[in-house]
Amino acid sequence: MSYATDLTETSASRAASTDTAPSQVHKPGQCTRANEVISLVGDKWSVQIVMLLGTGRHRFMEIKRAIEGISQKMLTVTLRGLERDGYVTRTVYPTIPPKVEYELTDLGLDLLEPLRALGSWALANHDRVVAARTAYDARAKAK
Amino acid sequence: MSYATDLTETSASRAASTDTAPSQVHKPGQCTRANEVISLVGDKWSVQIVMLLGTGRHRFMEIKRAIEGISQKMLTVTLRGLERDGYVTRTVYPTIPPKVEYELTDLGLDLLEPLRALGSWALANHDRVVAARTAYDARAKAK
DNA sequence: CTGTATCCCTATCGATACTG
DNA sequence: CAGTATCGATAGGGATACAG
Repeated sequence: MSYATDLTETSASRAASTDTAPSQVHKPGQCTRANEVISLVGDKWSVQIVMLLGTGRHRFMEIKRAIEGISQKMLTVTLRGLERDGYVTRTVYPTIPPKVEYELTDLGLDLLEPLRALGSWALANHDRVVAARTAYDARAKAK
Repeated sequence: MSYATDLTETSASRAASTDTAPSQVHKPGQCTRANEVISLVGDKWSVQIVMLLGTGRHRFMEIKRAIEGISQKMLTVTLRGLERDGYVTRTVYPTIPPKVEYELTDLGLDLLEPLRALGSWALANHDRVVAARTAYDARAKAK
């Protein structure tokens, strides 16, 4: 496990249209650390929930209804994970019936930015991906 | 399955620093389409491979050695998926022994940008997440 | 309403062995 | 070197049912 304490120059070295620049090394240590966070994005529901909470505070059932397709179990589990990682706060109102509200922390709000960038990109390029898939499948079937 | 044929105004409604703006609705159609692309990010290996290929053209074994922990099977499967979705090209040199090179397409290079943003964020905020986790676990154990 | 707990099925992935 | 095929282990996640 290598240690990279100073790594502010993440996207510094770009340029180099395509090849000819093997100077940009691939540091395993960084990837491990980065993946620890990114793996959350890999989660099927986490991104959607964070995006939804980006619109403000929400109750448990509100989220469940909004996400569409998520089971109660997965919602609970995912919210716990997000809370544990410091992305959301969980506020319980000891009323009857109980009322629990979830809201993004500062960290969660921070995360929202790169997440929205990715989401925008996904929406904008959705068609290109679908087209590529169709073409690929056509090529595969023809062969 | 709802159908959203027109959704060019992807990141149109931003602004709204934090709360007070419930006008930003959560459209399920968009999320479905976006997730179709984002799910690739969810994949454990895809992101790493795309990032690596962001440094230029690479051979199969080069990638395998660089990624660390990936099995041959997963590398093949992941690369096929990336190729199918139009992110990478696969070039075969019919030599003996065979030589296959993978390279990002324009689409893949495009994707690199939001991906790098996310990666930078992940690295920059890794410690905050770990701290949050530790605090959460401590709280949970204390109770 | 908001959770927890149980069961169970499936998709995923790693290890291994084999081909061109 | 690059890739396919097969076989297990296991974890993700859905469908309940139940509790505070």
